[in-house]
Amino acid sequence: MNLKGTKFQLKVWNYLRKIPKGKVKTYLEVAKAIGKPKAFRAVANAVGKNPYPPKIPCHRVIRSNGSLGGYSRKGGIQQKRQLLKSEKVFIK
DNA sequence: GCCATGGCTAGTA
DNA sequence: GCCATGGCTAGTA
Repeated sequence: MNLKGTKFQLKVWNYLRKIPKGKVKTYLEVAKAIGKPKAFRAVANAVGKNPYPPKIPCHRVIRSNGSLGGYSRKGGIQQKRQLLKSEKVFIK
């Protein structure tokens, strides 16, 4: 798989690949995990540019308050919900 | 370089 | 308010 992007984006996407099926992380958790705890906003941007969804599971990132957050890929938010549902994750 | 733009967050009101 | 991007303007050379 040939990922192309900035250093930052690659860090984010690589981290996404480590989130196992059936689990979710928040944008803030991802930010912390890549060593940039205050870059949660930028993380959201990078996640949104995921080139290979759902192979790279950007759908497993949700908001800190437990709500879904967004999904700018094909199918939109419904698709995100559906993907999570198929992994037995239920979001409010 | 500057500025707007986001799949957001924590903390106030 | 946080912060990485991308587009676009000045303004220099």
